[in-house]
Amino acid sequence: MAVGVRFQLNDRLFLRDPQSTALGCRIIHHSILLIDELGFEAFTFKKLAERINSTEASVYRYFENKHLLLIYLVSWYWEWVGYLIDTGTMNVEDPSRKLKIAIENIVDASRENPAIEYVNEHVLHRIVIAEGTKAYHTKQVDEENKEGFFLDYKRLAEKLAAIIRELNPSFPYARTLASTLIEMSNNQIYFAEHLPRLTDLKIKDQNYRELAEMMEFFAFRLIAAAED
Amino acid sequence: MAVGVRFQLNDRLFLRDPQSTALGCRIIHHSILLIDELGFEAFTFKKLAERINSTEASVYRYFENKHLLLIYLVSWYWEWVGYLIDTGTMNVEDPSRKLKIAIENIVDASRENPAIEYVNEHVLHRIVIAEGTKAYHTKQVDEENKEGFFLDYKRLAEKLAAIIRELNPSFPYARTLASTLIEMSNNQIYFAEHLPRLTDLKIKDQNYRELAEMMEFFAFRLIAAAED
DNA sequence: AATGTTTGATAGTATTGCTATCTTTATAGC
DNA sequence: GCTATAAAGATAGCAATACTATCAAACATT
Repeated sequence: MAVGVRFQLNDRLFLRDPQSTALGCRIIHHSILLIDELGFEAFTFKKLAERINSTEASVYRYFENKHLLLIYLVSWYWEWVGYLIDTGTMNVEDPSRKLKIAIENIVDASRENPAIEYVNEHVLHRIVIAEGTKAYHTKQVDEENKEGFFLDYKRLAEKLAAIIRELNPSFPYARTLASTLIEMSNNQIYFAEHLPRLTDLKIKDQNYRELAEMMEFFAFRLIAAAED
Repeated sequence: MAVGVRFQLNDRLFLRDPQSTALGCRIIHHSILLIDELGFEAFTFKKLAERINSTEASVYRYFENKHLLLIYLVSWYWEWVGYLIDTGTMNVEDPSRKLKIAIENIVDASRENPAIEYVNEHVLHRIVIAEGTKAYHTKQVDEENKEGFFLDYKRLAEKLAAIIRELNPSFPYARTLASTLIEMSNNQIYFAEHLPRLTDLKIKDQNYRELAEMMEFFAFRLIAAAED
Protein backbone atom coordinates (compact mmCIF):
# COMPACT_ATOMS: atom_id res chain seq x y z
CA MET A 1 0.00 0.00 0.00
CA ALA A 2 1.13 3.47 -0.82
CA VAL A 3 1.32 6.03 1.94
CA GLY A 4 2.38 9.60 1.61
CA VAL A 5 2.58 9.78 -2.15
CA ARG A 6 2.37 13.29 -3.47
CA PHE A 7 2.02 13.84 -7.18
CA GLN A 8 3.61 16.70 -9.03
CA LEU A 9 0.96 17.83 -11.45
CA ASN A 10 1.29 20.37 -14.22
CA ASP A 11 1.55 23.65 -12.32
CA ARG A 12 -0.34 25.60 -14.96
CA LEU A 13 -3.46 23.80 -13.81
CA PHE A 14 -3.66 25.89 -10.65
CA LEU A 15 -2.87 29.40 -9.47
CA ARG A 16 -1.66 28.28 -6.05
CA ASP A 17 -0.66 24.68 -5.34
CA PRO A 18 -3.55 23.22 -3.35
CA GLN A 19 -1.30 20.54 -1.88
CA SER A 20 0.75 23.24 -0.15
CA THR A 21 -1.87 24.59 2.26
CA ALA A 22 -4.61 23.38 4.54
CA LEU A 23 -7.27 25.31 2.65
CA GLY A 24 -5.97 23.89 -0.63
CA CYS A 25 -6.36 20.35 0.69
CA ARG A 26 -9.86 21.12 1.89
CA ILE A 27 -10.69 22.44 -1.57
CA ILE A 28 -9.51 19.20 -3.17
CA HIS A 29 -11.16 17.03 -0.56
CA HIS A 30 -14.57 18.67 -0.72
CA SER A 31 -14.62 19.45 -4.41
CA ILE A 32 -14.40 15.70 -5.03
CA LEU A 33 -17.33 15.06 -2.69
CA LEU A 34 -19.39 17.96 -3.99
CA ILE A 35 -18.90 17.26 -7.70
CA ASP A 36 -19.93 13.70 -6.99
CA GLU A 37 -23.01 14.93 -5.14
CA LEU A 38 -24.21 17.64 -7.49
CA GLY A 39 -22.68 16.65 -10.82
CA PHE A 40 -20.17 18.87 -12.54
CA GLU A 41 -22.72 21.19 -14.17
CA ALA A 42 -24.44 22.15 -10.92
CA PHE A 43 -21.19 22.34 -8.98
CA THR A 44 -19.99 25.92 -8.38
CA PHE A 45 -17.14 27.53 -6.46
CA LYS A 46 -19.69 29.38 -4.39
CA LYS A 47 -21.32 26.19 -3.20
CA LEU A 48 -17.91 24.66 -2.54
CA ALA A 49 -16.89 27.72 -0.51
CA GLU A 50 -20.03 27.46 1.60
CA ARG A 51 -19.39 23.79 2.19
CA ILE A 52 -15.86 24.36 3.47
CA ASN A 53 -16.78 27.54 5.35
CA SER A 54 -14.60 29.69 3.18
CA THR A 55 -15.33 32.21 0.46
CA GLU A 56 -15.69 32.11 -3.28
CA ALA A 57 -12.76 34.49 -3.65
CA SER A 58 -10.51 32.17 -1.68
CA VAL A 59 -11.28 29.23 -3.93
CA TYR A 60 -10.57 31.35 -6.98
CA ARG A 61 -7.10 31.97 -5.58
CA TYR A 62 -6.34 28.28 -6.13
CA PHE A 63 -8.10 27.51 -9.40
CA GLU A 64 -8.94 29.80 -12.29
CA ASN A 65 -12.27 28.04 -12.78
CA LYS A 66 -14.03 24.77 -12.22
CA HIS A 67 -12.97 23.40 -15.55
CA LEU A 68 -9.28 23.55 -14.60
CA LEU A 69 -10.14 22.03 -11.24
CA LEU A 70 -11.75 19.11 -13.06
CA ILE A 71 -8.66 18.62 -15.21
CA TYR A 72 -6.58 18.73 -12.03
CA LEU A 73 -8.67 16.05 -10.33
CA VAL A 74 -8.80 13.79 -13.36
CA SER A 75 -5.05 14.18 -13.89
CA TRP A 76 -4.46 13.30 -10.28
CA TYR A 77 -6.48 10.13 -10.77
CA TRP A 78 -4.61 9.01 -13.89
CA GLU A 79 -1.33 9.78 -12.22
CA TRP A 80 -2.41 7.58 -9.35
CA VAL A 81 -3.40 4.73 -11.69
CA GLY A 82 -0.07 5.05 -13.49
CA TYR A 83 1.75 4.94 -10.18
CA LEU A 84 -0.12 1.79 -9.15
CA ILE A 85 0.71 0.11 -12.45
CA ASP A 86 4.36 1.03 -12.08
CA THR A 87 4.70 -0.30 -8.57
CA GLY A 88 2.52 -3.33 -9.34
CA THR A 89 4.59 -4.39 -12.35
CA MET A 90 7.95 -3.40 -10.98
CA ASN A 91 9.52 -6.84 -10.76
CA VAL A 92 7.20 -8.56 -13.17
CA GLU A 93 8.81 -9.94 -16.32
CA ASP A 94 5.91 -11.64 -18.04
CA PRO A 95 4.20 -9.04 -20.25
CA SER A 96 0.89 -10.84 -20.14
CA ARG A 97 1.01 -10.67 -16.35
CA LYS A 98 1.85 -6.98 -16.67
CA LEU A 99 -1.16 -6.37 -18.86
CA LYS A 100 -3.43 -8.06 -16.37
CA ILE A 101 -2.10 -5.89 -13.58
CA ALA A 102 -2.53 -2.76 -15.68
CA ILE A 103 -6.11 -3.68 -16.49
CA GLU A 104 -6.90 -4.37 -12.85
CA ASN A 105 -5.69 -0.94 -11.87
CA ILE A 106 -7.49 0.85 -14.69
CA VAL A 107 -10.70 -0.91 -13.81
CA ASP A 108 -10.51 -0.26 -10.12
CA ALA A 109 -7.58 1.69 -8.73
CA SER A 110 -9.47 2.54 -5.55
CA ARG A 111 -9.31 -1.12 -4.52
CA GLU A 112 -5.83 -0.15 -3.39
CA ASN A 113 -5.37 1.58 -0.09
CA PRO A 114 -5.78 5.30 -0.49
CA ALA A 115 -2.62 7.27 -0.95
CA ILE A 116 -3.61 10.59 0.57
CA GLU A 117 -6.06 11.39 3.32
CA TYR A 118 -7.73 14.32 1.64
CA VAL A 119 -8.34 12.48 -1.66
CA ASN A 120 -11.14 9.95 -1.58
CA GLU A 121 -10.01 7.77 -4.48
CA HIS A 122 -13.22 5.86 -4.51
CA VAL A 123 -15.39 8.91 -5.03
CA LEU A 124 -12.81 10.36 -7.41
CA HIS A 125 -13.13 7.24 -9.51
CA ARG A 126 -16.85 7.90 -9.82
CA ILE A 127 -16.10 11.43 -10.98
CA VAL A 128 -13.63 10.20 -13.57
CA ILE A 129 -16.26 7.76 -14.82
CA ALA A 130 -19.10 10.27 -14.94
CA GLU A 131 -17.33 13.52 -15.80
CA GLY A 132 -13.83 12.55 -16.95
CA THR A 133 -14.27 13.09 -20.66
CA LYS A 134 -15.59 16.60 -20.10
CA ALA A 135 -12.01 17.51 -19.24
CA TYR A 136 -10.99 17.35 -22.89
CA HIS A 137 -14.31 17.69 -24.72
CA THR A 138 -14.23 21.48 -24.97
CA LYS A 139 -13.49 24.13 -27.55
CA GLN A 140 -10.17 24.85 -25.85
CA VAL A 141 -8.72 21.32 -26.17
CA ASP A 142 -6.02 22.31 -28.55
CA GLU A 143 -4.61 25.19 -26.52
CA GLU A 144 -4.94 23.20 -23.31
CA ASN A 145 -3.26 20.24 -24.92
CA LYS A 146 -0.36 22.49 -25.90
CA GLU A 147 -0.08 23.51 -22.26
CA GLY A 148 0.32 19.85 -21.40
CA PHE A 149 -2.94 19.56 -19.45
CA PHE A 150 -3.61 16.03 -20.68
CA LEU A 151 -0.13 14.59 -20.25
CA ASP A 152 -1.12 12.28 -17.42
CA TYR A 153 -3.82 10.68 -19.47
CA LYS A 154 -1.53 10.36 -22.47
CA ARG A 155 1.25 8.92 -20.34
CA LEU A 156 -1.06 6.28 -18.96
CA ALA A 157 -2.22 5.35 -22.45
CA GLU A 158 1.40 5.20 -23.57
CA LYS A 159 2.24 2.93 -20.65
CA LEU A 160 -0.52 0.57 -21.66
CA ALA A 161 0.47 0.72 -25.32
CA ALA A 162 4.05 -0.21 -24.41
CA ILE A 163 2.86 -3.35 -22.63
CA ILE A 164 0.70 -4.20 -25.64
CA ARG A 165 3.69 -3.83 -27.95
CA GLU A 166 5.77 -6.00 -25.66
CA LEU A 167 3.18 -8.73 -25.98
CA ASN A 168 3.03 -8.45 -29.72
CA PRO A 169 5.44 -6.06 -31.44
CA SER A 170 3.61 -6.35 -34.73
CA PHE A 171 0.22 -5.38 -33.34
CA PRO A 172 -0.70 -2.40 -35.51
CA TYR A 173 -3.03 -0.52 -33.18
CA ALA A 174 -1.34 -0.31 -29.79
CA ARG A 175 -2.32 3.31 -29.09
CA THR A 176 -5.89 2.85 -30.21
CA LEU A 177 -6.28 -0.29 -28.14
CA ALA A 178 -4.79 1.46 -25.13
CA SER A 179 -7.09 4.48 -25.23
CA THR A 180 -10.05 2.27 -26.12
CA LEU A 181 -9.49 0.04 -23.10
CA ILE A 182 -9.29 3.02 -20.75
CA GLU A 183 -12.43 4.62 -22.14
CA MET A 184 -14.18 1.28 -22.30
CA SER A 185 -13.57 0.66 -18.62
CA ASN A 186 -15.22 3.93 -17.61
CA ASN A 187 -18.05 3.60 -20.09
CA GLN A 188 -18.97 0.06 -19.19
CA ILE A 189 -19.10 0.88 -15.50
CA TYR A 190 -21.27 3.90 -16.24
CA PHE A 191 -23.55 1.91 -18.53
CA ALA A 192 -23.90 -0.93 -16.03
CA GLU A 193 -25.14 1.61 -13.53
CA HIS A 194 -27.27 3.89 -15.71
CA LEU A 195 -27.88 2.44 -19.17
CA PRO A 196 -27.67 -1.31 -18.67
CA ARG A 197 -28.86 -2.20 -22.15
CA LEU A 198 -25.55 -0.87 -23.47
CA THR A 199 -23.44 -3.46 -21.69
CA ASP A 200 -23.23 -7.14 -20.79
CA LEU A 201 -21.67 -6.19 -17.50
CA LYS A 202 -23.38 -6.51 -14.15
CA ILE A 203 -21.70 -4.89 -11.20
CA LYS A 204 -22.69 -6.01 -7.73
CA ASP A 205 -21.09 -4.83 -4.51
CA GLN A 206 -18.40 -2.77 -6.17
CA ASN A 207 -16.94 -5.94 -7.62
CA TYR A 208 -15.11 -5.13 -10.80
CA ARG A 209 -13.73 -8.62 -11.35
CA GLU A 210 -16.15 -9.31 -14.18
CA LEU A 211 -15.15 -6.12 -15.94
CA ALA A 212 -11.47 -6.96 -15.61
CA GLU A 213 -12.13 -10.36 -17.14
CA MET A 214 -14.07 -8.84 -19.98
CA MET A 215 -11.31 -6.36 -20.68
CA GLU A 216 -8.72 -9.14 -20.59
CA PHE A 217 -10.82 -11.09 -23.05
CA PHE A 218 -10.91 -8.09 -25.38
CA ALA A 219 -7.26 -7.22 -25.00
CA PHE A 220 -5.72 -10.68 -25.30
CA ARG A 221 -7.90 -11.76 -28.16
CA LEU A 222 -7.00 -8.65 -30.10
CA ILE A 223 -3.31 -8.74 -29.33
CA ALA A 224 -2.83 -12.45 -30.05
CA ALA A 225 -0.15 -12.76 -32.72
CA ALA A 226 -1.91 -12.57 -36.06
CA GLU A 227 -2.01 -15.83 -37.90
CA ASP A 228 -1.97 -14.16 -41.32
CA MET B 1 -29.97 8.31 -51.34
CA ALA B 2 -32.63 9.22 -48.88
CA VAL B 3 -34.82 12.19 -49.58
CA GLY B 4 -37.59 13.51 -47.43
CA VAL B 5 -37.04 11.29 -44.42
CA ARG B 6 -38.56 12.66 -41.29
CA PHE B 7 -37.80 11.04 -37.99
CA GLN B 8 -40.31 10.71 -35.23
CA LEU B 9 -38.32 11.48 -32.11
CA ASN B 10 -39.43 11.15 -28.51
CA ASP B 11 -41.89 14.00 -28.13
CA ARG B 12 -40.93 14.66 -24.53
CA LEU B 13 -37.67 16.05 -25.83
CA PHE B 14 -39.35 19.24 -27.00
CA LEU B 15 -42.22 21.53 -26.04
CA ARG B 16 -43.27 22.18 -29.61
CA ASP B 17 -42.19 19.93 -32.48
CA PRO B 18 -39.48 21.88 -34.32
CA GLN B 19 -40.09 19.92 -37.49
CA SER B 20 -43.61 21.33 -37.67
CA THR B 21 -42.82 25.01 -38.21
CA ALA B 22 -40.43 27.19 -40.15
CA LEU B 23 -39.01 28.71 -37.00
CA GLY B 24 -38.52 25.25 -35.56
CA CYS B 25 -36.51 24.18 -38.58
CA ARG B 26 -34.39 27.30 -38.36
CA ILE B 27 -33.73 26.52 -34.71
CA ILE B 28 -32.51 23.03 -35.61
CA HIS B 29 -30.53 24.23 -38.59
CA HIS B 30 -28.70 27.02 -36.80
CA SER B 31 -28.30 25.34 -33.44
CA ILE B 32 -26.23 22.68 -35.20
CA LEU B 33 -24.04 25.32 -36.80
CA LEU B 34 -23.74 27.42 -33.66
CA ILE B 35 -22.95 24.57 -31.26
CA ASP B 36 -20.27 23.49 -33.71
CA GLU B 37 -18.88 27.03 -33.81
CA LEU B 38 -18.97 27.90 -30.11
CA GLY B 39 -18.92 24.53 -28.42
CA PHE B 40 -21.82 23.39 -26.27
CA GLU B 41 -20.74 25.24 -23.11
CA ALA B 42 -20.59 28.67 -24.75
CA PHE B 43 -23.72 28.07 -26.80
CA THR B 44 -26.82 29.84 -25.44
CA PHE B 45 -30.41 30.27 -26.58
CA LYS B 46 -29.86 34.01 -26.59
CA LYS B 47 -27.01 33.77 -29.07
CA LEU B 48 -29.02 31.34 -31.17
CA ALA B 49 -31.99 33.73 -31.18
CA GLU B 50 -29.79 36.58 -32.34
CA ARG B 51 -28.36 34.41 -35.10
CA ILE B 52 -31.78 33.51 -36.48
CA ASN B 53 -33.26 36.97 -35.88
CA SER B 54 -35.73 35.73 -33.37
CA THR B 55 -35.97 36.02 -29.61
CA GLU B 56 -34.83 33.96 -26.66
CA ALA B 57 -38.43 33.49 -25.56
CA SER B 58 -39.36 32.01 -28.93
CA VAL B 59 -36.57 29.43 -28.75
CA TYR B 60 -37.69 28.48 -25.25
CA ARG B 61 -41.11 27.70 -26.70
CA TYR B 62 -39.52 24.79 -28.60
CA PHE B 63 -36.99 23.43 -26.13
CA GLU B 64 -36.99 23.55 -22.36
CA ASN B 65 -33.24 24.10 -22.31
CA LYS B 66 -30.10 23.55 -24.31
CA HIS B 67 -29.47 20.18 -22.73
CA LEU B 68 -32.71 18.76 -24.16
CA LEU B 69 -31.87 20.32 -27.49
CA LEU B 70 -28.55 18.46 -27.46
CA ILE B 71 -30.28 15.16 -26.71
CA TYR B 72 -32.69 15.91 -29.54
CA LEU B 73 -29.87 16.54 -32.02
CA VAL B 74 -27.84 13.53 -30.96
CA SER B 75 -30.94 11.32 -31.08
CA TRP B 76 -31.67 12.58 -34.55
CA TYR B 77 -28.17 11.61 -35.60
CA TRP B 78 -28.36 8.06 -34.21
CA GLU B 79 -31.78 7.65 -35.75
CA TRP B 80 -30.27 8.66 -39.07
CA VAL B 81 -27.37 6.18 -38.70
CA GLY B 82 -29.82 3.43 -37.79
CA TYR B 83 -31.91 4.28 -40.83
CA LEU B 84 -28.86 4.09 -43.09
CA ILE B 85 -27.86 0.73 -41.67
CA ASP B 86 -31.39 -0.59 -42.18
CA THR B 87 -31.63 0.52 -45.79
CA GLY B 88 -28.02 -0.47 -46.50
CA THR B 89 -28.43 -4.01 -45.20
CA MET B 90 -31.97 -4.54 -46.39
CA ASN B 91 -31.33 -7.30 -48.90
CA VAL B 92 -27.99 -8.41 -47.55
CA GLU B 93 -27.84 -11.95 -46.22
CA ASP B 94 -24.19 -12.30 -45.26
CA PRO B 95 -23.85 -11.11 -41.66
CA SER B 96 -20.21 -10.24 -42.11
CA ARG B 97 -21.18 -7.98 -45.02
CA LYS B 98 -23.88 -6.51 -42.77
CA LEU B 99 -21.37 -5.73 -40.07
CA LYS B 100 -19.12 -3.95 -42.55
CA ILE B 101 -22.01 -1.83 -43.73
CA ALA B 102 -22.99 -1.00 -40.15
CA ILE B 103 -19.43 0.03 -39.31
CA GLU B 104 -19.19 2.20 -42.40
CA ASN B 105 -22.30 4.08 -41.40
CA ILE B 106 -21.28 4.48 -37.77
CA VAL B 107 -17.91 5.79 -38.82
CA ASP B 108 -19.22 8.22 -41.38
CA ALA B 109 -22.94 8.51 -41.92
CA SER B 110 -22.60 11.92 -43.52
CA ARG B 111 -20.87 10.31 -46.50
CA GLU B 112 -24.44 9.60 -47.55
CA ASN B 113 -26.49 12.27 -49.18
CA PRO B 114 -28.18 14.41 -46.60
CA ALA B 115 -31.72 13.50 -45.78
CA ILE B 116 -33.15 16.87 -44.79
CA GLU B 117 -32.23 20.32 -45.98
CA TYR B 118 -32.19 21.98 -42.59
CA VAL B 119 -29.97 19.34 -40.97
CA ASN B 120 -26.32 19.51 -41.94
CA GLU B 121 -25.37 15.90 -41.19
CA HIS B 122 -21.71 16.58 -41.64
CA VAL B 123 -21.59 19.28 -38.98
CA LEU B 124 -23.97 17.29 -36.80
CA HIS B 125 -21.50 14.41 -36.92
CA ARG B 126 -18.83 16.73 -35.52
CA ILE B 127 -21.19 17.68 -32.68
CA VAL B 128 -21.91 14.05 -31.89
CA ILE B 129 -18.17 13.38 -31.80
CA ALA B 130 -17.29 16.38 -29.64
CA GLU B 131 -20.37 16.77 -27.44
CA GLY B 132 -22.35 13.56 -27.84
CA THR B 133 -21.53 11.93 -24.54
CA LYS B 134 -22.60 15.05 -22.63
CA ALA B 135 -26.14 14.05 -23.53
CA TYR B 136 -26.09 11.25 -20.98
CA HIS B 137 -23.26 12.24 -18.65
CA THR B 138 -25.41 14.25 -16.25
CA LYS B 139 -26.97 13.85 -12.84
CA GLN B 140 -30.39 13.40 -14.42
CA VAL B 141 -29.47 10.33 -16.56
CA ASP B 142 -31.69 7.99 -14.68
CA GLU B 143 -34.86 10.06 -14.86
CA GLU B 144 -34.15 10.96 -18.46
CA ASN B 145 -33.48 7.35 -19.29
CA LYS B 146 -36.87 6.45 -17.82
CA GLU B 147 -38.43 9.04 -20.11
CA GLY B 148 -36.85 7.18 -23.03
CA PHE B 149 -34.49 9.98 -24.03
CA PHE B 150 -31.72 7.60 -25.02
CA LEU B 151 -33.76 5.07 -26.91
CA ASP B 152 -32.27 5.93 -30.27
CA TYR B 153 -28.77 5.31 -29.03
CA LYS B 154 -29.77 2.06 -27.36
CA ARG B 155 -31.64 0.92 -30.45
CA LEU B 156 -28.58 1.50 -32.60
CA ALA B 157 -26.40 -0.44 -30.18
CA GLU B 158 -28.97 -3.24 -30.13
CA LYS B 159 -28.97 -3.32 -33.93
CA LEU B 160 -25.21 -3.72 -33.95
CA ALA B 161 -25.32 -6.33 -31.19
CA ALA B 162 -27.84 -8.34 -33.20
CA ILE B 163 -25.50 -8.48 -36.18
CA ILE B 164 -22.65 -9.51 -33.88
CA ARG B 165 -24.76 -12.33 -32.47
CA GLU B 166 -25.68 -13.40 -35.98
CA LEU B 167 -22.00 -13.74 -36.77
CA ASN B 168 -21.25 -15.68 -33.63
CA PRO B 169 -24.17 -16.67 -31.42
CA SER B 170 -21.85 -17.71 -28.63
CA PHE B 171 -19.99 -14.42 -28.45
CA PRO B 172 -20.49 -13.45 -24.81
CA TYR B 173 -20.18 -9.66 -25.05
CA ALA B 174 -22.37 -8.52 -27.93
CA ARG B 175 -23.76 -5.46 -26.14
CA THR B 176 -20.42 -4.37 -24.78
CA LEU B 177 -18.76 -4.74 -28.16
CA ALA B 178 -21.58 -2.82 -29.82
CA SER B 179 -21.42 0.19 -27.49
CA THR B 180 -17.64 0.06 -27.46
CA LEU B 181 -17.46 0.21 -31.25
CA ILE B 182 -19.79 3.20 -31.39
CA GLU B 183 -17.91 5.10 -28.70
CA MET B 184 -14.59 4.07 -30.18
CA SER B 185 -15.50 5.52 -33.54
CA ASN B 186 -16.25 8.93 -32.08
CA ASN B 187 -13.29 8.89 -29.73
CA GLN B 188 -10.73 7.88 -32.31
CA ILE B 189 -11.87 10.59 -34.71
CA TYR B 190 -11.69 13.14 -31.90
CA PHE B 191 -8.27 11.92 -30.79
CA ALA B 192 -6.89 11.93 -34.34
CA GLU B 193 -7.86 15.58 -34.55
CA HIS B 194 -7.01 16.83 -31.06
CA LEU B 195 -4.97 14.29 -29.06
CA PRO B 196 -3.11 12.30 -31.71
CA ARG B 197 -0.94 10.39 -29.25
CA LEU B 198 -4.05 8.54 -28.14
CA THR B 199 -4.65 6.90 -31.48
CA ASP B 200 -2.92 5.18 -34.39
CA LEU B 201 -5.40 6.74 -36.73
CA LYS B 202 -4.56 9.50 -39.18
CA ILE B 203 -7.43 11.22 -40.90
CA LYS B 204 -6.76 13.16 -44.05
CA ASP B 205 -9.37 14.82 -46.23
CA GLN B 206 -12.34 13.53 -44.27
CA ASN B 207 -11.39 10.02 -45.31
CA TYR B 208 -12.65 7.58 -42.71
CA ARG B 209 -11.64 4.46 -44.65
CA GLU B 210 -8.73 3.77 -42.31
CA LEU B 211 -10.96 4.02 -39.26
CA ALA B 212 -13.50 1.65 -40.79
CA GLU B 213 -10.71 -0.85 -41.45
CA MET B 214 -9.43 -0.53 -37.92
CA MET B 215 -12.90 -1.06 -36.49
CA GLU B 216 -13.41 -4.07 -38.75
CA PHE B 217 -10.12 -5.47 -37.51
CA PHE B 218 -11.24 -5.04 -33.91
CA ALA B 219 -14.73 -6.37 -34.48
CA PHE B 220 -13.94 -9.42 -36.58
CA ARG B 221 -10.99 -10.50 -34.53
CA LEU B 222 -13.06 -10.35 -31.38
CA ILE B 223 -16.12 -12.03 -32.81
CA ALA B 224 -14.24 -14.88 -34.50
CA ALA B 225 -15.64 -18.14 -33.12
CA ALA B 226 -13.66 -19.00 -30.02
CA GLU B 227 -11.34 -21.94 -30.48
CA ASP B 228 -11.68 -22.99 -26.85
C1' DA C 1 -65.17 39.26 -39.27
C1' DA C 2 -64.06 36.44 -35.45
C1' DT C 3 -60.86 33.11 -33.53
C1' DG C 4 -56.89 30.85 -32.37
C1' DT C 5 -52.10 30.14 -32.81
C1' DT C 6 -47.44 31.65 -33.42
C1' DT C 7 -44.05 35.00 -32.97
C1' DG C 8 -41.96 39.29 -31.35
C1' DA C 9 -40.90 42.73 -27.90
C1' DT C 10 -39.89 43.83 -23.53
C1' DA C 11 -39.07 43.27 -18.74
C1' DG C 12 -37.68 41.06 -14.78
C1' DT C 13 -35.31 37.67 -11.50
C1' DA C 14 -32.11 34.42 -9.44
C1' DT C 15 -27.87 32.40 -10.24
C1' DT C 16 -23.34 31.99 -12.27
C1' DG C 17 -18.78 33.24 -13.06
C1' DC C 18 -15.99 35.95 -12.19
C1' DT C 19 -12.76 40.57 -10.37
C1' DA C 20 -11.47 44.02 -7.03
C1' DT C 21 -10.45 45.86 -2.63
C1' DC C 22 -9.79 45.99 2.01
C1' DT C 23 -9.24 43.94 6.55
C1' DT C 24 -8.07 40.29 9.61
C1' DT C 25 -5.40 36.48 10.86
C1' DA C 26 -1.73 33.18 10.80
C1' DT C 27 3.40 32.37 10.00
C1' DA C 28 8.35 33.02 9.89
C1' DG C 29 12.40 35.59 10.41
C1' DC C 30 14.89 38.40 13.26
C1' DG D 1 8.13 39.78 21.38
C1' DC D 2 8.12 42.72 16.98
C1' DT D 3 7.77 43.07 12.27
C1' DA D 4 7.16 41.80 7.55
C1' DT D 5 4.54 39.17 4.50
C1' DA D 6 1.63 35.91 2.86
C1' DA D 7 -2.91 33.68 3.21
C1' DA D 8 -7.61 33.95 4.13
C1' DG D 9 -12.02 36.26 5.10
C1' DA D 10 -15.51 39.84 4.12
C1' DT D 11 -17.86 42.44 1.12
C1' DA D 12 -19.13 44.58 -3.17
C1' DG D 13 -19.97 44.68 -7.73
C1' DC D 14 -20.66 43.45 -12.62
C1' DA D 15 -21.73 41.13 -16.99
C1' DA D 16 -23.69 36.99 -18.65
C1' DT D 17 -26.70 33.00 -18.18
C1' DA D 18 -30.90 30.66 -17.68
C1' DC D 19 -34.82 31.20 -17.39
C1' DT D 20 -40.37 33.14 -16.69
C1' DA D 21 -44.08 36.34 -17.52
C1' DT D 22 -46.86 39.49 -20.00
C1' DC D 23 -48.75 41.78 -23.78
C1' DA D 24 -49.14 43.07 -28.44
C1' DA D 25 -48.63 42.13 -33.42
C1' DA D 26 -48.90 39.03 -37.27
C1' DC D 27 -50.83 35.24 -39.48
C1' DA D 28 -53.68 31.67 -40.75
C1' DT D 29 -58.43 29.28 -40.44
C1' DT D 30 -63.27 28.86 -40.54
